[in-house]
Amino acid sequence: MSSEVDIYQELKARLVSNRFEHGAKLRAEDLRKEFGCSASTVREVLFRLSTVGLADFQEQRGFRVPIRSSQKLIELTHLRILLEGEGTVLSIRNGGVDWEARLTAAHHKLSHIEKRIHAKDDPSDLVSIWFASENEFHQTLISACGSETLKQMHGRIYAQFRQQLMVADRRFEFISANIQHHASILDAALSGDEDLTRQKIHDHLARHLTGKTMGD
Amino acid sequence: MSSEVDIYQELKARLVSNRFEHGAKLRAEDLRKEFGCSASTVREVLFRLSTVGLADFQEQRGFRVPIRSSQKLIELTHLRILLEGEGTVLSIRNGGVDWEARLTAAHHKLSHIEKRIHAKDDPSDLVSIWFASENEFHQTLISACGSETLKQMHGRIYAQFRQQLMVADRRFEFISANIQHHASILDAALSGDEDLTRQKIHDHLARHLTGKTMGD
DNA sequence: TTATGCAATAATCTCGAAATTTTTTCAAAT
DNA sequence: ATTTGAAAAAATTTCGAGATTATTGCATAA
Repeated sequence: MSSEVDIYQELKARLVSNRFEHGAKLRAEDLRKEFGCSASTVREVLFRLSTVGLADFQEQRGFRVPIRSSQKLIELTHLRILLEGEGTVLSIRNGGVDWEARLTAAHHKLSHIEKRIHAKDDPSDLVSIWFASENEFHQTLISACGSETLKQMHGRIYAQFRQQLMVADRRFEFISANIQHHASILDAALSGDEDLTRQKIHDHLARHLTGKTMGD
Repeated sequence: MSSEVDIYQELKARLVSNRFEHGAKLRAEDLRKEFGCSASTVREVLFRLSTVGLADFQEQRGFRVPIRSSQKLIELTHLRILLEGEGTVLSIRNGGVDWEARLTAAHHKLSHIEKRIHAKDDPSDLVSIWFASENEFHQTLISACGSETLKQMHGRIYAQFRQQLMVADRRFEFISANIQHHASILDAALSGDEDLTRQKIHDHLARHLTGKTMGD
């Protein structure tokens, strides 16, 4: 007995973490049974997901999981760099000690899990924890920017970014570089150097601008 | 006999041009008669509009026209400066002669209508033409940026920006400065000076960052 | 006078079926 | 063998009624 909000959250989580095939059809009639509701309710949820870019909708042809596209990933990366850079710079200006403390805490957690992953051969059971921690760190970066609109927009871009990347990026070959990147971003942000912070956020994401990070 | 897409376009146009009262209730039951369809269809349209920020939705309390908020306008302005600046700089790099020609054409039309408005005492009958021309100019600025995602995001921010501003800004006291601004943006863009272009876009919108451009 | 609770009213939300549209199947013709 | 077209099947969209939830009006108590 799920409410519409619950169904939305559940389907969003599945779409973002790629538990559907890319390009797969999302049939309201199929999903209704699982959630114990009517097709109309599922349809409404899928509509909402399509407007935030996590599902594709075509008139008279229903819903699909967005296909993977290196062009799309490049665009999303570009926007992440732009929005995350701007939001972090604003947080530096407005955030104060409270924000610095929260950022340090978020980085500590992320750093801890990334070191565990780095030490493991098969870190697949840590994927969901890592995902949550990485999400929290990047959200915390912009959390004190003072603009709900920017945060909402960044959240949508971040979700689509993950949807594009998550399958391909599961082997964590990048984890060693990432540990450095996240530490550099933290240091730059705490030092209050706005240009350096923007640069470190750019460097962290730059490999996805090449169009070569999607291949399996 | 309107299709759902038509209803969406019509309601969007009304919301963006403020033909509803700010804060007014949007009752599906009331709107259904006008469009000759069922309440469910209107409801679905309102849902989609709420996810792009043009309507507010609260569980079990229906839909409302977003209220005016100087904070919201500041946030939207900030994002317009960011996205329009970035999109225009990318267009400068990627656009080529074709983009320059389209931009010059869009500016010519906008300049023409703005001069007519400047010469008139009561330009209210030119509002909708001006709105379309201004929209086209700013869309053309970013049209060659190469990122559909950026363009879509900018379009949503621009629509919300208009929704917040349009009522208050009808008297066109700003039009004289605007003529200069648009010309400066065009010149900077055609000269290929990226920093200057960003600066001119910022200057054009800066008055909305003060929080004092909403009062009637 | 103000506050509280209950009933009446009005609104929203969910649902399954009917209507519409697309896709598939299969036979006939080139 | 390939193409064309009609019929059948499957999927999507629209709809209005019933169920649920919020709001209003009014009487009673503090």
